[in-house]
Amino acid sequence: MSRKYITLKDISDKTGLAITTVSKALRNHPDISAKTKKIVEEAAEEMGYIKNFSASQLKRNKSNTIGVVLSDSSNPFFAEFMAGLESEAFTQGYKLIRMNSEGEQEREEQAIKTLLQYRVDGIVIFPLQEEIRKYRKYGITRNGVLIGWSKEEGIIDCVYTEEFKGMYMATKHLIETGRRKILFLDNFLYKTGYYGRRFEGYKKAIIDNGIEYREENHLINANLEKQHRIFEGYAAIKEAIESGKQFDGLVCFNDLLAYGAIKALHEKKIQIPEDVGIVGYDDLEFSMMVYPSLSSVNYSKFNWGELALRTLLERLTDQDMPLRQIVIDVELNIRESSTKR
Amino acid sequence: MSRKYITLKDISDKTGLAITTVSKALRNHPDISAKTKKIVEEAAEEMGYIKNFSASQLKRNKSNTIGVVLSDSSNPFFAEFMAGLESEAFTQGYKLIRMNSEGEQEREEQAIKTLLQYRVDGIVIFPLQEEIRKYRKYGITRNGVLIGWSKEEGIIDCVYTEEFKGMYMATKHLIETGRRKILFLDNFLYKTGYYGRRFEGYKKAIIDNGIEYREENHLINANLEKQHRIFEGYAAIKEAIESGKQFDGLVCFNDLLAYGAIKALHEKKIQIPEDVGIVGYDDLEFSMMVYPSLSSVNYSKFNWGELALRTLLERLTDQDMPLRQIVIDVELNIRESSTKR
DNA sequence: TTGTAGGCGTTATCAC
DNA sequence: GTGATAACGCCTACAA
Repeated sequence: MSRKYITLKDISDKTGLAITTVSKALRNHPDISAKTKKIVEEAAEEMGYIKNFSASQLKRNKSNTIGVVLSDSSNPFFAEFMAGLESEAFTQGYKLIRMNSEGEQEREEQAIKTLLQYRVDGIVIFPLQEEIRKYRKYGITRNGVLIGWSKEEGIIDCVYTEEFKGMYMATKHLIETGRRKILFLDNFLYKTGYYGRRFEGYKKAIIDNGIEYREENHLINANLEKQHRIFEGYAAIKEAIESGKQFDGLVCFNDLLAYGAIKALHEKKIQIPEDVGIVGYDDLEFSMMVYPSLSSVNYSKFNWGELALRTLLERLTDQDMPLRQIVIDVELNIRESSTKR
Repeated sequence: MSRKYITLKDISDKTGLAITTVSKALRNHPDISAKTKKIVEEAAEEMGYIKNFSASQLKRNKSNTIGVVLSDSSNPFFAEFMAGLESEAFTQGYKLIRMNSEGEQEREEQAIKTLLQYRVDGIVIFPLQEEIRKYRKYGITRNGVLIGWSKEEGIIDCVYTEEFKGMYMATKHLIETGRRKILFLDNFLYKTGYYGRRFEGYKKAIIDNGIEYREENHLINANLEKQHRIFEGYAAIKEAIESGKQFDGLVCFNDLLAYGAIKALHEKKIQIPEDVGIVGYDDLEFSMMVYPSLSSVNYSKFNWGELALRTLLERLTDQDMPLRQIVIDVELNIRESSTKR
C-alpha cells in the first residue's frame, strides 16, 4: 500500500529504546524484562505497528508460509480439502498462499514459480496433467507434497486416496445390481496417471466379472475441455444417447460429471435407476440433493487436507526421513441412483 | 525453503558483470544491450535463478499483490467470484493472496492483518458481520474495495448486487403464482446490513401486495450457526413443518439453504411446487440439477469479481477519485420450483 | 552501456 | 537486560 507503515525505528524513537530491544520485545524474546515489553507493546499498539514480513523473511530466510497449487477452483471438492489444509496450517502457525492453474498447464508451472519467488517454506501441489518429474528442476521434491500418486516412486511424498479401489467397488456394485452394459464417463481435464487409476478400477471390475471390455464404452471427449464439468457430463451423455449407444449402467469420473449425466438422462426420459444405474466419485454434499440422490465413492476431503499439510511439515523438519506414500481409504455410499432394479 | 537459492550476485560472479547490470538485464531495463541481456538471461536460466520477492518488495515498496478476504470458502458462489478476480488480476499483472475467515469474526480481522504484513498493494474484502468502519484503523479504506454495501457512505469503494431488488422480485413472483403464506428462510451467518437487504426486499414485496407481514414467518436460527448451510436449511424447515407452521411459499436467503429446504419438504411428502413454491438466491450451477430445479435470483459472479478488481486498481492509481458505489444488476431465473399451481 | 554506493526493515551476533 | 552493528537480496541514484 502506498500509505506509510510504522517501523521498528519509529517505535524506537518514541520509546527511547534501541531498535534491537523493540524487535526482541515484540517477539517475546526472553532477554527482555516484562516492564520493557509492556512499554514496547503499548507503543506498538498505539502507533498501529504492522510488522513487515518481507524484511523479516529476508533476514530469517523463513516465511512460515506454505504454497498451494490447485488445478481448478470450481470443483466444490477443493473447498473442503482446503478447509482441512487451513485448519492444520492454522494450528501449526503457518499461512497459506493459494494459486489456481485454472486448468492450464502453463499457469501451473507459473504458479509454482511465483510461490518460489515468495520463498514459501513448502508447497502442496495438486497437479493437473504432468508427472511431478517435470517440476524436479525447481527442487520442490524435498519441500513439497504431491496430492495424488506418481508413477515414479522415490521422488516426493504423496498423499492420495485409493482411486483404483473406489472405482472398482463402484463398478462392481452396478454389476451386482444387475447392470451389464456399463459406460465409463471419463474426465476431460485431468491427465495424470493418478487419475487414470479410476478408469483402471472400472476396467478391472468389468473384466473380473466376466463382462467384455469395449473401447467404445469409455467416453472421453477432448473437445469439451474448456467447458465446465457439469455441462461436459451433460453433453457427453446426450451425445451418447443420440448416437444410439445402449447402456444400463454409468460410472462417472466424478460427481460433477454425474450431475450433468443425470440431467441428460432426464431429458431423454430415461429412468434412473430403473433404466440406468449411476455412480459418481467424490461424494459432494450436493449428491444427496440431486434427484435421484447419487451413489458415490466417499472419502474425507477435510482429513486429506490435514494429512497433506502434516506430511509436508514433517518433511520440512526432517529432510532425511524416507519418502512416504500416505493412502486415504475410500468407501462406497449407496443412494437411490443405483439401487436394484 | 531450506535449499539454496541463486542470487543476483551468483549470476554476477559467473558472468563477470556487475550485480546492477544483472538486475537491470533481468528486468528488461532499456539501459542494457541486447547482447548483455542475452548473456544474463541464459546464465539465470541455466543456474535456475528465482527472484526473491521479499527483497524486491522491501526495496520497491510495492508487491503487485492483492489480498482477498473471504468469509467462507464452502459456498460454490465464491469459486466463480474468485475466477473473475483472478482473471482480471492475471491480465493486469497482479497476484492474489486469498484468506478465509471461515465464518469467524476474529479470523477476519486476523486475515486483514496478515495481508497488511505481506504489504499487499490493496485488499478486496467480502466481510462477514461488522461494518467496514471497524477496519478503518488499518487504513484500508483507500486501498481496498468492499464487496457488499455499507450503511455509511463515503468510506470505501463498494461493488455489490441489488439484493433488495432481487428478493423483492423473487417474493413478488411467488405471490403472483398464487402464494400468500410465504416464509423467509434467513441466513444465520452473515450479519452485515448489506445482507439484511434481502430480507427487506421480501418484507416490502409482502406488504406492497396487501399481505400482512408476520414476524414468525421470518425464520432465523442462531443455534445452527456453525453447521453447514445445506444442513441449516434442512433443519430449519424440518422444524418449521414439525411445529405446525403453515406456508405455501418459501423465499430462501440463498440457494444452499434452499437445497436443504427442498430435502426437508421431500421428506415430509410436501409437493414442490404444488404445495409450496420455492425461490433461492445466487443461482448456483447446481440449482438446475436439484429436483425440482430451483428458481433463483441470478447475477454474474464472474463479472462481479472482475469489476471488483478493476475498481480497486483504479483506486490505487488515483487516490483522489471520488468514492464509487458500483451496482451489479440481478434477474430472476424461473424454474420448476415456483411455477404456477 | 556498465558499475558503485547506499539503503529498504528486520534480525542474529556479540559487546556492554 | 539492553544496545550497536552488520547483513539478508534487491533496486534506485548517480558516477564513470
